[in-house]
Amino acid sequence: MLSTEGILATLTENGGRETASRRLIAQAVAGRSAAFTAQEIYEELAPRGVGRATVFRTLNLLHERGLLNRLHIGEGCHSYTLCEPQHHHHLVCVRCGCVYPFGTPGDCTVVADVQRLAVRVGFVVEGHHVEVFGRCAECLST
Amino acid sequence: MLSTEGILATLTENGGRETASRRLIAQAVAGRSAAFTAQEIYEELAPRGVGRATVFRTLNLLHERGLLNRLHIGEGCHSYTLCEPQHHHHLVCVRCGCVYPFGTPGDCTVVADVQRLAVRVGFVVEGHHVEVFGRCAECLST
DNA sequence: GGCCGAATTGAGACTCATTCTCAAAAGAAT
DNA sequence: ATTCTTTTGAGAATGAGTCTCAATTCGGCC
Repeated sequence: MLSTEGILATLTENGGRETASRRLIAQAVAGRSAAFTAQEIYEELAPRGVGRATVFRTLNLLHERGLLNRLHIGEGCHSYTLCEPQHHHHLVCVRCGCVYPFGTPGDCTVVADVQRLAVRVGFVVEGHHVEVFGRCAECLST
Repeated sequence: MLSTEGILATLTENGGRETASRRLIAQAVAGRSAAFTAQEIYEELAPRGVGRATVFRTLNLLHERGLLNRLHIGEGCHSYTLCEPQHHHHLVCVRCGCVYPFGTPGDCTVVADVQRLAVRVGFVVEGHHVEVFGRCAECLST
């Protein structure tokens, strides 16, 4: 599902079109294991004629459809991680950006924890955002 | 500790100086219960001669010292919440920005959950970021 | 294969938050 | 009061992201 084809399939559902630019973006995104920024994708594809706006538009689309997770770690806002669309969180290395998913759908302890408070104050929880950051084994040894 | 004086005390520790602008910013920040942006503080204080750069510098300083939490909810990145410097998380209303803190220091289930995975892959956790968003009772009824 | 309407595109202008620069002003220490 | 350092504000600069719009490209249909 996270292959280039899978990403394209997501883009073309609901009558979307498969275009040359989208194919290139899907490839670029699928070929990354670590977190990446829109800028990086743009720089990689600009020589092949893909415009900045198109990169942002396409990444936003993938984010809306749940294939891309937005991270807020470190200084620069907004890096992305390709991921399965089910609910989960990420352990992200602040140095190399590599990502380990954790947490299983339907068993999110974060929500369970806060639900008591929410009920008490009459708050309706719509969602949450969790990021755990640190250093991966490889970055620790370098 | 979250009074104007407490905020100023934090700013002046380590040889920092207490200035007119910082006093105004401390007051403005202390007087807010909901989340706010740097822009809002700037607009409030610009007529009194506080510069934009100073607002950003001071809010960053308070963030570094742990008195201000950065939120990433909704569209616009970077709103702030004044908070006790101990570890905890926030339940934030996406409509009015009001904030309920939750979680107690030393008992963060988020870390506990992910620690097993971290150990297994040799990852050293440095910190995490949690945000739960939704709608508060008041916003639901309006 | 060629035609058509709709979706998509890229270039570049634009916005807006944030940072930088730097000379002037204001604290603190003496 | 003097001096040294920190802080300041104005405005320029940066940089991510968005918008506009005419030109291009898709994909279905004949």
